Amino acid sequence: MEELLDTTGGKRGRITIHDVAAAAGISISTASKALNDTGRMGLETRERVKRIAAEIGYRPNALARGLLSKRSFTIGLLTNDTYGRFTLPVMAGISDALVDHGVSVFLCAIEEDPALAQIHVEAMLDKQVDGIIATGKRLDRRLPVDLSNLNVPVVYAFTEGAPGSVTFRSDDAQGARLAVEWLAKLGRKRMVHVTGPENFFSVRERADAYRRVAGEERPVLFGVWSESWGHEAVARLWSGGGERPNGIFCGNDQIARGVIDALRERGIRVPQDVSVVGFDNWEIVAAQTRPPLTTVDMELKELGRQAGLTVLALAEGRSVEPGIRKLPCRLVVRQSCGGDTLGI
Amino acid sequence: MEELLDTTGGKRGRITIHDVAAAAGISISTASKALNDTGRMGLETRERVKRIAAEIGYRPNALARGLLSKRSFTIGLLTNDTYGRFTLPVMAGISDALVDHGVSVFLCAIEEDPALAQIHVEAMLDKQVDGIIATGKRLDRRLPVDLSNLNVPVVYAFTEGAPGSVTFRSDDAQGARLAVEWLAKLGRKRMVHVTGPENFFSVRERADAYRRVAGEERPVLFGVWSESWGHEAVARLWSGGGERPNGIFCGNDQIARGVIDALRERGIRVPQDVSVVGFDNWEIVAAQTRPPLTTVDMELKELGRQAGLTVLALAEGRSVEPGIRKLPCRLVVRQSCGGDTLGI
DNA sequence: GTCAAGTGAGAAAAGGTTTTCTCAGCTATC
DNA sequence: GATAGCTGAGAAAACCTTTTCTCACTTGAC
Repeated sequence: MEELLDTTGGKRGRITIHDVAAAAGISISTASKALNDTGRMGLETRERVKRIAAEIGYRPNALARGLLSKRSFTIGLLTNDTYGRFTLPVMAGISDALVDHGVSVFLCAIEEDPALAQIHVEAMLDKQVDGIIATGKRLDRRLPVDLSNLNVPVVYAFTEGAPGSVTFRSDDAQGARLAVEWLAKLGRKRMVHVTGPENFFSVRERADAYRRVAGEERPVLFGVWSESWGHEAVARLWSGGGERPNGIFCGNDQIARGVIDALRERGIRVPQDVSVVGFDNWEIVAAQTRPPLTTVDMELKELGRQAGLTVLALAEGRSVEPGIRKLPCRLVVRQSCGGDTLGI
Repeated sequence: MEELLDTTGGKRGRITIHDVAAAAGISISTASKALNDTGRMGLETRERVKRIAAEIGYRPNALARGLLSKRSFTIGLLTNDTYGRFTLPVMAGISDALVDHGVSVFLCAIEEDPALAQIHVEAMLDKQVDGIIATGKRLDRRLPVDLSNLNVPVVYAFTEGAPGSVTFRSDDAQGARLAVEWLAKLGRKRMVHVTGPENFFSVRERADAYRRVAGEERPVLFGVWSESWGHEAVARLWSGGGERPNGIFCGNDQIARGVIDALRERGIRVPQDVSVVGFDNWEIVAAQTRPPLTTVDMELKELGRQAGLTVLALAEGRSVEPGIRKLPCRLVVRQSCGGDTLGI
């Protein structure tokens, strides 16, 4: 009790429970039980052991603990989203949800390389991860690796899951409805939808929802995910002799940015003449657009949080209903539609 | 040898070295030595054990191995770069360098929260990481946590390190020289530098290098890291009665984007009338700018790779010279300066 | 035929922790 | 005063590997 404290952490290696036991003059079994609030023991002993452990800076070795408990308090996050545009919010949500439970996250970026993916999966399994979350950049694409027969739980987030698995995704239809209803509420009835390639599942889903709310006859322009397509779409809409829209719902923020820039170049005012709404709420694009973009946020952080909690539940043996869970999107009102002073 | 293979991985838990030994009719010691190419043993036995291990799908438990060897083949990456703009390339480089060595990476995003940082650091230490890499978004700011007295090696990458540590950073002065020399080579002698806040170390370093090459009298406009500052800077330059520049070196790609947009709005052609060069090579901005941006790449992936190899070396007990290592930047030529058809 | 050297393989310990089992001593009950 | 039940605490096993030590056996040399 009056020993010199070795603040360097001991000459060799870390402080173990043996050191705690020795310092308290008890056995390691008793020390363990005291620290974990298990077993039978005098309250006074328990407190004393805890105090001594804290004093000498004891921290249990997670490897040893994991070896016995078969829980490593570690999960793996597998992603093929190199840019991290979708992965980072998901990661943030997972981490946020799990840090309280002492769980750390291995991040593995696998590009589209099946061999690399396999290596990472094996490394994670060797390290006894409690579970794996697979995430990506497209709802309708699989990661280039088969995770269906692993003996750890797998949860899919923002990527296509295996049959019978748990999958979290954004509710793109609902997100599109939010956008369209907002435009309608602002009186923008002459709507058009400028979006990405039709072979994307989420593009079709958003377009369908848009047509259901705005009217089946309202036009949809499919293209690519770039600013320049936004420019081109505006050129097409304004050069033809057809109806000029006063509300443009874009498939992502980059297209919206292109659309707004193109409108400005034509002297068309946003939002006075035309309202524009984007999709993704990619801060760096949405906030820098002039005017700042009203856009749909997929709440990817919340999606990550739920995926994290779910994989944890599975790891703890709790059972989880399989299936696809659609999480609601949220409309972020900035200035590209007007109405931003209304409150929502 | 003719046993039924249990492809499910056994009814309970994973396949261990005991299973290999049993299947081969030998002891676990012999199995271990066979698989690790250690000890003395008949070649035939060794091969047979390896074959059987592969057949039944044995993979060693990294936890058990780590407990003994005191190496977890795991490192931690600590970052306060929420957007991940700088962290992701660094992470990719680290992962790329270490995956061959069987090392996995814990990613911990700590924002600016010292308590959160502390929790993550302790979780990593509990999990016996072999080392920690600290990274951030500013060269002249510390992470909100003290890593200097840990008993694992720490390497700093793109953030300010503790005294006596190993730190990797980009050579911003050299990067600025690349940009300025390129403008000069294209005959753009009337240069101006539009950059971020002067209290950033890298801003000062780039500005100093710019002045040394372009001439001490050449103007520098300090501002903020946004597109709108680019617009404002152009307005300032073209509204006054002063000299009109024909080469603009911007402190980052967002400012460059704003500058180019502002120039176009004034009917000034890029690159015919004015050449613009950015900094960061942030694909999403640089490639979508019209025309696409010639810019300086800080080679963060390479920086990550070297940081990874260094922390690994330290973990293996090899000694590494402390100090700051500046890694060269690279000029990425697109079309915003002209000269892109020259070759470089 | 004896001895030394070499070969193949197993037993056991170690790594740090948790958990189950056992045991000695005490209190309460009749 | 004996016995049942309780209390506090320790011994030992278990988790999965690796490594060191030991041992039995073979071979070659004298």
